[in-house]
Amino acid sequence: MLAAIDLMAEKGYNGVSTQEIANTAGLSEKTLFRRFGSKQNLLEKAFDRFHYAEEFTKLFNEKIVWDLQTDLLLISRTYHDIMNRNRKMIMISIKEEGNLPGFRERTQKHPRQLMDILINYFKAMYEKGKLIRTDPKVQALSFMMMNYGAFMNNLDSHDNFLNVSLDTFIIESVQTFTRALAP
Amino acid sequence: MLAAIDLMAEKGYNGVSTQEIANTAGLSEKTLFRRFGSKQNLLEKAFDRFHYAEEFTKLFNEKIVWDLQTDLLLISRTYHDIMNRNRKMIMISIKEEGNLPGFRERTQKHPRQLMDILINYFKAMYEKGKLIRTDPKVQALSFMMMNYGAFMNNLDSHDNFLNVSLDTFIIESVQTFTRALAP
DNA sequence: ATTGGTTGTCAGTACTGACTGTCATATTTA
DNA sequence: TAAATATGACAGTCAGTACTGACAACCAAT
Repeated sequence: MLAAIDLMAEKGYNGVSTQEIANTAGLSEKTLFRRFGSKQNLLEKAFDRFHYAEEFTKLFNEKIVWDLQTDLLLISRTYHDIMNRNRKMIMISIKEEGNLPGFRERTQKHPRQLMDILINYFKAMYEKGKLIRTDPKVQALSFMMMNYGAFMNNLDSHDNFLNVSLDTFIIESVQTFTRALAP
Repeated sequence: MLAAIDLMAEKGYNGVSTQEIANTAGLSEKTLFRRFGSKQNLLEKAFDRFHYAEEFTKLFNEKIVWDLQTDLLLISRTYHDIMNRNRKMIMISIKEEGNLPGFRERTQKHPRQLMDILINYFKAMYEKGKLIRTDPKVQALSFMMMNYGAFMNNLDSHDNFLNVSLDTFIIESVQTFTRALAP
């Protein structure tokens, strides 16, 4: 399953043969079919097995300290951590959305969940008087899109874009948002 | 060529047969091969033909008015305009980077060019006293990544994410950056 | 009217890829 | 040790796919 994910993330579902997967995994094509039945089922099982769980909810409700900069930093770091751990799955879901429908939704479910958390966080912060009055939905969206874009950009060219490391990007961008949203 | 781009953007290079392309284009598979020689060459010719030109440079050097909000708005809108006009090409270059190397670079050349423009813009604005002191490189990166993420997110699910239209996103996010970077 | 060029049809080639059956051989389990 | 089970090597099926060749029909220009 790991071999399948690796190869499919790189070359796409149609770009990899079951032969290739079996060889990479160090077993015969036959046993591969004995275990999974079909190529499609292999992908689906692999996807289910390694799909990132709902790690967001737990992590936040405990660690939030209601300081904008600290919290945004935590959220941003956690986001990149989870996304990078699952970047191959995400790559597959992007590449194969036209061929194997339904995969995209499964990878977007949890980011959407994070969005809800962020929106509620912004609302609460506003009520605490620690945020200027804006549309929390759009602000959360902006923040998430910024991190999503950065994640996407680093997906392939792992040499960081302009000699800017991911962490300096996170720190600086959080600071930007903090400066913009603090009263 | 348009049919090829359409189909490949949806299903990927290996997900489309020359038959299918010919049918969609309304001609026989034979003439397709007579004109292009091979499937790969078809994609390459199509890619070259419809690849977005260097629209950035011209547009800015003329329209910049050295007001942060106005200029960022222009930049953001232009960016989304160009990216959306070329979204199929971009989709292909993402999907096929593992199979047909070199395509990704061609679609990233111009965004990189825009990055340079933005960096220089921020430097100039700082010297004019209209920007706080920050690393212009990282700020430009943040701004671009935010727009890149928003573009990517709208690629497939064209129903906008949370009932937030692209334009309200642009306006609000530009305002956020303006508030953060203005002295 | 003839010629030259372009196109569609159809059959066909060479190859690949997903998937199966068979049987001998390892590996685990009782 | 013996039985149950998982694995591998190999050959093979069947459909799809990139691509070619032969031939006829069409369309323009001379």
